[in-house]
Amino acid sequence: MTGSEIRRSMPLFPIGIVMQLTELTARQIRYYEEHQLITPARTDTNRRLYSLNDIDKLLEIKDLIDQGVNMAGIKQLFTVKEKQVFDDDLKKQEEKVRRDLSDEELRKLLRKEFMQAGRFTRSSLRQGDMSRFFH
Amino acid sequence: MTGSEIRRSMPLFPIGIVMQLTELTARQIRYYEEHQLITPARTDTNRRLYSLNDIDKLLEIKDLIDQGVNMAGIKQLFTVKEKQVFDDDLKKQEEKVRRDLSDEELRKLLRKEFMQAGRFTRSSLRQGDMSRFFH
DNA sequence: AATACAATGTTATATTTTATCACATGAAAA
DNA sequence: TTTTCATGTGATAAAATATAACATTGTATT
Repeated sequence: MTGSEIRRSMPLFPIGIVMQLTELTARQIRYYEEHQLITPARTDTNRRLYSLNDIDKLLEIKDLIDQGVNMAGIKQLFTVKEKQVFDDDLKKQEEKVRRDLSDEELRKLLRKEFMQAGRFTRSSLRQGDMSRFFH
Repeated sequence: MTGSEIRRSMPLFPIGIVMQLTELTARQIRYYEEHQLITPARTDTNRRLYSLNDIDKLLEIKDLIDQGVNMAGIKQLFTVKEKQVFDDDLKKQEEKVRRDLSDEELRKLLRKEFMQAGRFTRSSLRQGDMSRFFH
């Protein structure tokens, strides 16, 4: 998990602030929670605490409600979106693997060139200077 | 003012959250306010609301207090730091002016080149295409 | 049209949080 | 040793929140 993801999921805002930020009533916010669209954290004295992610979700909910989508529809949309980011993460992983592989190839090439160059400029470079390319 | 500056100065956090975020007691936080180190906003019902900037300041205060600096010292430090960012802003302004000036010169050069090019590739460009460089 | 349901409003009560003020305290400075 | 500084503690009032029950409104469905 990245730093910004941690920050965005940190429970910070009491419901009053969330009301202002989203222009939703407390009743609405709790209702959406009832329908499991959000799951705010709780303080040890049972007050709800919302994260930036929660607020984003609430704003999305508001938008979708305005467009006539009901709770069930929104829930579905959220789950497919979840799957979406999951797939994106997978893609990123794969991409990273590809990148690492071509790095590996790059290293081979560099090693070759280095050997070539050695023939002409013998001892102009100390081995250590380029050793970070090889392992 | 930039968007992030606006966000960082938006009053969002009630004192309870700030206590947790800074590990200061409410008494301390209000005390620092008494000494004008911070000036949190108030709701229309008189509750304090702190911004991200306020929280940064409180963390700095905490640090300085730990190092033995007193209220007066911290106040001084804050005012010189304020002057510092002010000066930095001035520098940025000047830099911008310089940039704008060289843009002006760039335009002159482009006009010249454009005239030159016209001799060879007459009518290959419509006037409108580069008119945005001239005004 | 009548009914049902979904989304939200309203009201009531209990608990928690915050504000303000006054007084206390320990450590450091004068 | 007095002051002063930074903070703690306690009391009281006001505000915010949680939960639950009931009311209202708009839309679909029959």
